[in-house]
Amino acid sequence: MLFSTKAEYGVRLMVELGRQPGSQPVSLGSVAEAERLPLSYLEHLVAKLRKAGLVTSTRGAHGGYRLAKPAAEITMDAVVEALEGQIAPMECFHDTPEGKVLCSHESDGDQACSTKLLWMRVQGGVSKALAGTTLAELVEFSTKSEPTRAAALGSVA
Amino acid sequence: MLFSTKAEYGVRLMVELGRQPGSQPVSLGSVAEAERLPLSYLEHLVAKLRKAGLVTSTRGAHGGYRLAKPAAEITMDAVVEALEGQIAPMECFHDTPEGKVLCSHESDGDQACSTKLLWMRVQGGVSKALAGTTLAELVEFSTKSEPTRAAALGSVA
DNA sequence: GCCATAACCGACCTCTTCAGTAGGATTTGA
DNA sequence: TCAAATCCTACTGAAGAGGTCGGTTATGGC
Repeated sequence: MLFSTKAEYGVRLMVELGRQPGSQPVSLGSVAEAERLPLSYLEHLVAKLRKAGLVTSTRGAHGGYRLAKPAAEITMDAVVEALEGQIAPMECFHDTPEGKVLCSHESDGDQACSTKLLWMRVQGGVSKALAGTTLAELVEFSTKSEPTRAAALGSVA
Repeated sequence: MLFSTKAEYGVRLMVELGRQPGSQPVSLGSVAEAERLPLSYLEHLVAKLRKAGLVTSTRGAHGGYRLAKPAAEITMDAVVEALEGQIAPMECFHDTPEGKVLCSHESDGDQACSTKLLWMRVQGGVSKALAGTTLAELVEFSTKSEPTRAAALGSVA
């Protein structure tokens, strides 16, 4: 598997928040019930999302979470990265300060890294998919009727 | 990380085999030395590649491994899948007999799977990158000079 | 026929991550 | 003051990663 349930649960949580219309916060308990996910595990995940600045929280009674930005401005690369950590195809890929990607195998001597071309392409494909999908899209997709969804998926494959 | 070192080591092993010109088999020991990888671990990986029909082996003295097909006919989706298992973004994705992809969360009731659109796009991006890269490309890439490699990578990003 | 060299096979081991659980502390509206 | 909520830390069982080790089988060369 490329990703763990952290990404799965976390994205579902975000969609659930995005579904709510008003500005009042929604409690984790209600999200856990709606998605049938363990509340205490969701607490860990939402903490990551909060630290990444994707959701805001209000404590105390009638508190809960809401999106920190409009759903249309939240791209899934930020969400998945907050939940899963750095998205790189391979351990040897590091983020340099300039935002580029290096392969640590290249430093040792004359040998070229024979896998770099491959992982760069994979990285590009994943990044494009994640950065090109907004939370608003997922919210809209999940509320549509089945035939409409099937049509949307057809254009992907 | 999207993939483990199984994919990394395995791909390097395949490239090493692809580099050899002749039809005589190359021993795992020489590959391990060239790539500085543990021989006994490579044995496990090459077993997966052999079972997937990507390499053939000859036993005994002066034995070893060679590619089962020309490098240009080996695409990296087969290699990575042999090493890492089914490439799916998420646990809930299954391969159906028709070769399609289903989300197991959809079966339970009325609720649409809010993450399906996202994972389909990710899946598509990864598949495209893996299936669109041949072993021959990696072999050629790894033997070129540094400026040529940089130019090739530039067109990816 | 022996022997070095290889592929093959399975068991084991340590470490880290995953997927939670548990228990509490803190904040806040009613 | 109470209940409802976030917040925080620690713990746990299971699984996988990344090997290691020992032994078995096959084969070419002397």
